[in-house]
Amino acid sequence: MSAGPEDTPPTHTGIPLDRAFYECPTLDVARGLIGAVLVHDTEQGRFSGVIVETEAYIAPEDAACHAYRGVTPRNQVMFGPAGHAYVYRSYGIHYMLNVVTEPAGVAAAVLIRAIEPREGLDRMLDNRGLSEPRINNTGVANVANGPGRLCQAFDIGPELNGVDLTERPLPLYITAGVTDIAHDTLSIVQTTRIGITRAVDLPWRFYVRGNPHVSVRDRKTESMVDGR
DNA sequence: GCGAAGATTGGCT
DNA sequence: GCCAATCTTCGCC
Repeated sequence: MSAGPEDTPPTHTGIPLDRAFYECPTLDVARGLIGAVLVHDTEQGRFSGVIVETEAYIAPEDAACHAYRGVTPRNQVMFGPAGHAYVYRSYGIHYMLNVVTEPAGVAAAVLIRAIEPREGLDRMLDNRGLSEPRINNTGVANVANGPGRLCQAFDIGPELNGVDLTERPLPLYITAGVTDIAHDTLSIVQTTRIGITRAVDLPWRFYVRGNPHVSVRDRKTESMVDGR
């Protein structure tokens, strides 16, 4: 198809975020990734989408962090240099995608929890076993609105654990978003994390207020005066 | 070595 | 809203 500029807006700069960004304090990275674009280039084509929900996990003070009790075979990539992917299997069924933050030696990461699809939507629907991008009666777009669902949609599996998001060949990377909304104008909600049983009160989850692709909204926090 | 728990999801009551 | 699926990981005996 040919189309004018209005019909084919650039979705991202194409320039990967660099290691210095990922080395920043984890909460800054978690907030900064909101509005950025995740890209996964596969043999089947490109998957991309705008990150709309993240969570921070920071050892050693965070009891919910996988690295809370030190290095294990599973979590060792979290102790390595920033800017690598940490992919693990949850509940024996689903995969979760994190990006490692902070300098080497500090175990921390940001969980990517939800994405607004851009490129590759048809194949995302195939991967998810869906016939169409449905928005249900609770306002949830059911394609990549959860950490397990987005990995399924983007075809992200254990083979990507440990890959560098900042140096070639870059099958997987994140770029600054050239989205329809500038990052500075996004209304970002900061609230508690989802699905954990420890350190449940830490407000280390960030999401785009009102975005239909967010996995779980926190009406209580949203109703307060200022979510930033 | 053994067993319980888990950064979830989808289906059913 | 509740619960099973599914299996690796890790804490503890």
